[in-house]
Amino acid sequence: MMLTGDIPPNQTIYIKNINEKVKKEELKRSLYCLFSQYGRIVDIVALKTPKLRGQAWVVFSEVTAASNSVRQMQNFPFYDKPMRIQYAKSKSDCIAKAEGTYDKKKKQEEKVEKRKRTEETPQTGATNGPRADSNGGPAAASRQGKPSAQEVSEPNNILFIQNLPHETTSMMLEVLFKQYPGFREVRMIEAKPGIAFVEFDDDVQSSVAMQALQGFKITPQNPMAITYAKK
DNA sequence: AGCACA
Repeated sequence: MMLTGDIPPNQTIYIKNINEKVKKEELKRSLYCLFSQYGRIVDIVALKTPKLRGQAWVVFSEVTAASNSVRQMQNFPFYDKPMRIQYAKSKSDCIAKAEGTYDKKKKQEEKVEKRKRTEETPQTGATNGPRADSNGGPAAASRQGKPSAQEVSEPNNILFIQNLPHETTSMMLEVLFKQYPGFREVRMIEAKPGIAFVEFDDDVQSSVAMQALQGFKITPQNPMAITYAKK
C-alpha cells in the first residue's frame, strides 16, 4: 500500500495536520530539530496564511533522507497532533536554484494561473487581514555524517548521553540541560560512568535540547553523543 | 483539508 498517496519521491517532504497554534519561528526550529537526524536540511518553509497554515515543507539535500523521515516520523505526535507526511508535489525553489533550473518567468506564469483559479471560486467572506511573513530560515546545518535510518531511534522525551568524561556529575549536566524548556531531571548510574539519561516533558523539547547540545564538549576529548533513549 | 518558496 502506498501511504504517500501516489506522489513520487522528492527530497522535500510536505507535512500537514500541524497544530496551528504554534508560532512560525518555533515551528521551524522544532521541525529542524526533529528532522535533522535524517540528514542535512537545506530549507524549511512554513507560512501562516489562511491557505497554508498547519502545513510545512522540509527540504533535505538527499531524497533518501526524505524517504526515511516520511516513514519514521509518520503520525508522530507533534504538539499533540499526529503529523501527516508526504513527499512534496514539486521541487523546491531552493533546489531548482541550486541546480540552475529555476525559471523565474515560468514561476510567474504559474502564479497567474493560480490566481485565476481562486478568482473563479466566488469569495463570500471578507478579505483577510494583514499578514506578516518575514522569513527567518532554519538554523545553519550542523550535522556531519548522517546516521543510517536503522541507527536513528524513535524520538523520546528521554535522551541518552554518551562519551561523558568520567568525572561528570549530574549537577554539571543539569546546569547544561536545564536551560532548555521542559527539562525534568538528569539520571546517572554509579556503576556506569560516561553515560547519563536526561528527561524532558516531551519529545519536542528533548529534541530541541539534543540539537543544541549535540557534540558539546565538557572536555576537549569528550564531545557528547546524544541520542533518544530506547523505549 | 489545505502543495510553497515573494
